[in-house]
Amino acid sequence: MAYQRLDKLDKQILRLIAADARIPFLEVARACNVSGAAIHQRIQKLTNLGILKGSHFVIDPEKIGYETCAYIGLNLKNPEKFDSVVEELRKIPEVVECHYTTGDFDLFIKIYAFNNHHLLNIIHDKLQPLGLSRSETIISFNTSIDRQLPIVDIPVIDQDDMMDRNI
Amino acid sequence: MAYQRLDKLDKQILRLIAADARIPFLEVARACNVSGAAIHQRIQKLTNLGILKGSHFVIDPEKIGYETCAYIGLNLKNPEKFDSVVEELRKIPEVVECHYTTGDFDLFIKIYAFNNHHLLNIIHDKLQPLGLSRSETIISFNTSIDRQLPIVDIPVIDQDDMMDRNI
DNA sequence: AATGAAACATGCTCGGA
DNA sequence: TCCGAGCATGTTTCATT
Repeated sequence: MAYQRLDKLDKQILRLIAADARIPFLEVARACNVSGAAIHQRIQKLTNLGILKGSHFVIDPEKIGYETCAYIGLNLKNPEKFDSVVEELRKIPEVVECHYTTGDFDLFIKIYAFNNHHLLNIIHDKLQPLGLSRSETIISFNTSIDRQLPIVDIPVIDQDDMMDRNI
Repeated sequence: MAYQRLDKLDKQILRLIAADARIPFLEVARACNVSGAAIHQRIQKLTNLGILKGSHFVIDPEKIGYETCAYIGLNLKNPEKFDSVVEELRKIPEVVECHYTTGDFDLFIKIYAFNNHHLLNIIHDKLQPLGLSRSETIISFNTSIDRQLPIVDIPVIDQDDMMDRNI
């Protein structure tokens, strides 16, 4: 099993803090009927396990001027240069995601730009020089869903299970 | 101008809290050389303007069992049913993003699944019944970049500008 | 729109169970 | 692993500039 098993308390904590990173741990504690120290310890544990990887405030891209969001599939002239291309992509701040994918593309990236003109500049000035044989751009007109991983649906270890199996 | 102009202090605050939602506002205050109350007021203002939209803890998908991440382009048999399809997609927790896009697809979604088998089940049992004429799945083997919007690069109003223009 | 102070709440640590 | 208590720290409000 590649992933860590979580119990009900872990899950409840994750659900609460994933939805609101600023929630006081004492409030989480009250919601879970445990002490603040327990929440503190659990969050420490989840962080040490690498399950929790920091926290972010969510900023509305449009409100700060990023009016264009696009996905771009990339094919490389020299696919063996994959790693160095990813390093170059990392230097382009507008590139917020990069995936190594199955299917038609070598790489698949997500980009935010101020507008379509800015997007074209990025593609022409920064992406093309990386040695692309082809690229395909999908522009998002509208993001109608944007949310987090489902926490509710992940399997849990519950107390009865553990007792049944003498864990 | 569709977006809100930010000054240097707004930008610095956004940069700090975007990177770490749990950072004490007093620490932000010290980094910005202003009082804690000022940070409190600014964050209130940024929230009221809709620039800040809450905060999230970041959870590593793989560590909680989501080993498959995929993007799927969808074409609808009845494109006029767009809105109701989006509502149905919203009910599928594994769908974390949904975009209305240019190009070949009517909709473009991002999905997390436990594994490829689970992904196929979702496509077959939940997506196909929505009335798809076609779909194209891009599976991400590996996410090599996943980060936030560039805050550094957004334009600022600075004090001299404002004085020059008698704002 | 920023400040400092005050009142209140939370974060963190440690000893003990 | 959890609890409770203690102290350090942070949050929020308010009168003032």
